[in-house]
Order: sequence, then structure tokens, then C-alpha cells
Amino acid sequence: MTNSQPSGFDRLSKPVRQWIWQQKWQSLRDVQEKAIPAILAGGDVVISARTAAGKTEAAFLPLLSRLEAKETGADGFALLYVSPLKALINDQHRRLESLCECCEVLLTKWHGDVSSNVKARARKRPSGIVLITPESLEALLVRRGGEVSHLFSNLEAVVIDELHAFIGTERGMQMQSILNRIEVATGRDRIDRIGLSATLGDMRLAAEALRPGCGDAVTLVEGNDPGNGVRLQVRGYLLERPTAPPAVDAPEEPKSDNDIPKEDEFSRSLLPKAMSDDLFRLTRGKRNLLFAGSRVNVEVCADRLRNMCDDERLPQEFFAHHGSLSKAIREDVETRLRDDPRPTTAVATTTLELGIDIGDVDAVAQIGPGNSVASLRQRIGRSGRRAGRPATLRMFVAAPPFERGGHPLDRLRLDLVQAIAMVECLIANWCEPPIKAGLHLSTLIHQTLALILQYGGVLPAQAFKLLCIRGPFRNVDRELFAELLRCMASDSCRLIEQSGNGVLMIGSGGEEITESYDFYPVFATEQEYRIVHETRTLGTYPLSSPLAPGETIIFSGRRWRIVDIDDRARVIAVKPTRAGNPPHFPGRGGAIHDYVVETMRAVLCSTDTYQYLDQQAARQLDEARERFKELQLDHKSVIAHGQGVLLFPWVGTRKLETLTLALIAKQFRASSYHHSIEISDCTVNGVLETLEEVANAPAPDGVVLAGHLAQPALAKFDSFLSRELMCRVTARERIDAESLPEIAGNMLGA
DNA sequence: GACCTGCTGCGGTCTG
Repeated sequence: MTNSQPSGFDRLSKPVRQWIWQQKWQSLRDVQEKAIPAILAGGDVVISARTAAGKTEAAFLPLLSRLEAKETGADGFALLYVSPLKALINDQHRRLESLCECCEVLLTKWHGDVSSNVKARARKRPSGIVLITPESLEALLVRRGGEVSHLFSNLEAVVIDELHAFIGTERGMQMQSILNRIEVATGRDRIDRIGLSATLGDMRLAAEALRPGCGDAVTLVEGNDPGNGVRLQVRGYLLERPTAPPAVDAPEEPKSDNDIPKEDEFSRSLLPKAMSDDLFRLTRGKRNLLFAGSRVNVEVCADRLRNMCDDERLPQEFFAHHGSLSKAIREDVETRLRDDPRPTTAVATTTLELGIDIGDVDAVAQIGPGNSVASLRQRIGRSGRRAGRPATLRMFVAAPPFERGGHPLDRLRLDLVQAIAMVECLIANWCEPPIKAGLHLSTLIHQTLALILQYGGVLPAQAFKLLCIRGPFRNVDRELFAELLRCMASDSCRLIEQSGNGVLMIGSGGEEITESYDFYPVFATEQEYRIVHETRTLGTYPLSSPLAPGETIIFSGRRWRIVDIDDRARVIAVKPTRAGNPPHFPGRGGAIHDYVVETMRAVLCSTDTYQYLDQQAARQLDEARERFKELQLDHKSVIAHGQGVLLFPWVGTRKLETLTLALIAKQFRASSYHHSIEISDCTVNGVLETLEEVANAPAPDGVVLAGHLAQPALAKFDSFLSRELMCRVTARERIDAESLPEIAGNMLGA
């Protein structure tokens, strides 16, 4: 320690200070300095700081000091650390081991890969810190309901890592509900919650997510670590016309593995050659993360770069990384990034965005504008962590080529404009706020079943009070909860039944679900094949994407031929080959925030130049702005197009879809496309009149509007909901009916 | 026109 000893340091317990001495830290980090008094004072705290700023220690140094001062010797766990990832638990265990040893506090990993005797031992003599996933915690409550009060009665605090990953999600609702159930079971009014997060758009909303209903009482701690600056570039490219469709009708099987089909022509329509040449040139020989967007793009891009490596007879340094690849393959890439000095570029989806420890990379590249400013910020934080080196991010954005008679939207270069809008938002220090909680009826079904199992039965009024008044399901009122219970008890579900004295019990249908191994997670997953080469599992492939023996596929950045499909065992056997088609993964579109789309319009209206654009991108922006003026979009929102019209509301995905739906409900043939709505067979005046009507009428009933929409069961237990309940979920979570008059009004005023 | 995450307890067999 230097002479300028931080005041926070002095307030820590003796063993904690000793540990800090051993680490030879020169001083505490800004966020740690601020967190110490906040956590020592007790109460709920949100700690937010950029990646690698020392958030974990910011929470645990004062928490361990608190344990030292308490010294009750009572049994029961003292601290609970909840993480969304097993990999993060393993990292944190490594990181906290010596600190806990110094403090003589037991540290226990608890997740699905940890052996059951370790868990049994911890249950028998509960003490110290437990690092756990929400699913393992759920299993503990459901299977050992009777032990809960004993295990957690001396709990000092709960630390929630990657808080932002839980906000507004099914898993987040589950976690809040579990923490609430622990408080109730132990008879504690509240157990301190400490949320750790990357910088969030709106800290107050994050605080509300940490302690529903009492966000105002949460202490906010924001780290102010300036980092080493950011170097950022947006590079423009032109897409090549696809000259051949993907080889669906390809003539039978290629005769030999040496036949090389024209698959490159298709893959070039996803990834132009000029772009892959630049990607190769800028990443080769260094350590990079390349975020390619979708799993298909990861495969196409990894395949292309690996081939370029082979062509130049260089050792391979490009590797694919996404959620459908096997754990072993992914860990090989992570380990190589972390521990191997050889140049390595991981071509990834969002898998490498969260806090898994992969050390520092030289640069980050991204294909396309991405879906959120928050994720852009997170990605930048993956480089520039070493002293004196700025973070480096290059965005590679391709636009469609101009064609006579092409779609007017092609010339607005909306991907490039979106990329610029994202960067402008980032520079202005804006990022998406957490989304507001929906009804989450699927997760409420789950929590009702879990609660019955935990207590062996529960009265409806108790369940309502616990889950919906004290717990996180506050958008569900008594009437709606009663309807949900009736639905769960109905003949078609039989999830629950009621005993003579009114106690809710698990029904015949519920038994099957709750006894199953996959009851504990609340998110839905697709059924999949396993892709196997000899004895090695390469990864998984969705059942819904049909494949046939003899077909070729790019997977894990390599090319394979399918030799056998075992539908019963759900195994696809492959062998290496020289040809390969891009794989197919189903997916739903991402939602872009209103403010990003508003900023896009501002970028198109403005004449500002942006230093971070390369020549090609700057030229494409000029062309897009010219076209924007030509179409008079600077003062019009509705323009004629062919036999119909194009609408430009400049709102985010959810509002765009709501307006489309409202127009469909008024008998227009409308569909949303690339930030616009296309309506066929109508006139500009006809649409303007309708917009006028919408603007001046009260907002339509969301449930009625949602009735026009297909109601796919998206969440895990949605299939148990009645049509009517599903409509209410859709109205609340997927559309925004209240904003319709305002959107229409703004378009008329434009 | 997108991504990601997670999992018990038991009974069986094998190894040191």
C-alpha cells in the first residue's frame, strides 16, 4: 500500500486487509473504494462498472468484513452468490479461493456439474459462501423445502452477478421469486441484495429489478474507471448479388469429395469478398474477437477465414464459437484465447460477450450494426484492458448494391445508418434501459408449482400473497391469478388440484412435469440432434431444420458430409469433406429500441460528418442522405411506392409491429420490413386518413389487437395457457397499444 | 430479421 491509504481500506476487517497486502495492490479501485462504505452500512446495493474493474472484490471485501464482525458461529450459509453461468461460477471460485482461505470462510461451488456428494456435505454442515445458479437454487428449494429455513436463516446477503442478464427476463423473474421465497421461509423481512452489473442504461430501473417495489431504497454505486480510451471505426462494403440460390435443388450427391460446389457464391451474398479480405488482413497474426451476429454467419465467416489461412499455408488461427457447438470445442477456443500466446481469432455470437474470463484481446471486430448499444459497449470492453492500450472496435457493414427498379429502402443504407446511430448513442453515453416486467404467466405457473412442492401444499390466498404481492409478479392481480389457477386445474392441464380444505396440490399432469429433470429451468429450449464425428460430439442441430444423408454442412468452421441420421437416438454422423453448405438455425428477430431508430432518422436528416467512417462508408452515407431527401422523407412519413405506400414511423421494433397490426386490423395489407411498413393496394391519402383516425381516437384495447396476431407458445409453459390468457400476455409483452395515437400523431406532424 | 443460459436422485457398473 502507498502512503495515500484509502479510507475504505481501513474499514475492512483484519484478514481482508492482510489478503490485500498479500496481493501487493497499490490501491483499491474506484468502484471498490465507493462500494465499501455502502456495503458495510447494510441494505441493498447495485454496483455498476465496466468489465474487469474489480466488481467482485468490491462486493466481497466488505461482505467478508461484515462476517468477521458478526462472529456468531451459528450454522447456515452466510453469503449466497447467484450467477447466470456455470462458467462464471468456476471463474469466481478460482478468484475468491485465496481471499476466503485468508478469512477462514468455506467456499462452495454449487451447480449441475458439481458432484452430488459435495452438495450433500454442504447441506449437512452449511456455512460460508455458496456460488450457485438460479436453477440449482430452485432445485434445492423444491427438493429440500423443509431444510430451507435452517440452511438460510443466518444469511447475511445475496450477491447477484451480471444483474443486467436477469432484468426483464423469465429467468430474472424466477430469481427474484426464489429470493423472495427464501426471505419468507426464513421469516426475514429482507436479506441484503448486492447486484453487480456492467454499466446500465438506467440505474434506477436496475435498482427496481434488484428489489421490486423498493428500488428507491437501493444504494447505487457507479465505478468511474476511465479506461484507456476507445478506437472505433465503421467500414462500408457493397454486397455481391447472389448468383446462385443455396444448393437446395443441387443435383443429388456430389460424386466425390473432390467436387467443390458453387456454395461460395451463396456465401458471398452473406459476406462479400472485399469484406472477408479485410477481415483476414486486419485480424491475422493477432488476438481478436469477431462478433458475426448469427450462428450461420459465424459458420460462414469462420469457414471463409479458415480457408484463406489454408490457402496461404499458414497455421490455423480462426475458430468458431457459438451456443450450438459442444462445450469441449468452445472451451478449447476459450483456453487458447486465455492461455496460449499463438495468434487466435474467435468468430463468435454473443457467447463471448458475458463475463467469462478470456483475458485481453488486441481488437474486437463486428459484422453488421448489432442489436443493441448495451452489447456494443460490452464488446468494446473485451479489448483494451491492458495498461496503456485503447480498446479497438471495427464494425464491418455491407449494403445492397444499387439496381434499377430496386427497392427504395436498399438505397437508404439502413444497416450503415443504424451502425452510425449505435455509435452516436454510445458516444453520448446512452444505452438501452432495462425493459419493464411483463405478466410472465409461464414463469408464474412454474413458481406456483415450485411453491406447492416446497411446502407440500399451499392455499390459493397464500400463494397469491407470496408470489404476486410480496414477490415479483406484481402485474398479476387477484382476479388474473385466480383465472390462472383455474386454467392450471382444468381438465386439459391437470397441473394442480385442490383438496377438500382448499389446499392446492400437484395434479396428475403436474406430477409428470415436476418430477422431470428439466423442471428447474424456466426458459424454453428447442429439441436437437447431436452432430458426431467418429466419437467426438461437435455440437447440436435443431430438429426443426431438416437435413438428409449425403448433404454437406459447414459446422464448427469446417466442412462435413452427413453419412447417417439416427432419428430415434437423435444423432447425425458426419465425416470431413471439401464442400459445405451454411447450416440453418431458426431464430426470431431482435428488438431494436425506439431511441436508436430515432437517432437513425436524425443521422439521415443531418449533414454532420463522422470521423470514424472509412471512405466507402462515408460515401454510402452521402448517397443514403441524398436518397432520403429525394424521397422527401425529411418531412414526410408516408410515400407512394408501386401500387401501395411505404410508411416510416421511425420507432423501435415493438411499436413498428404494433402499428402494422393496427393497420391490418383496419383491413390494410400491411407488413413491416426494415424499419418501415409496406402496404399494398392503397393510396397515400387513404393511409393518411387512417392515421388521422388513429391519432385522434383513444388507444385501442391491446388484448383485442393481440387477437389478430398468431399466439405461438414462446415461453416454457405458455402451452398451458388458455387462448384468452395468452392474448393478455401477448398484449402486455409483445405489443404497445397505448402508444398508437402518439405514433400516428407524430407521423402526421412529420 | 438474434443471441444466450440450465438441471435431481437413484441405481447400475467399474476402478483403485
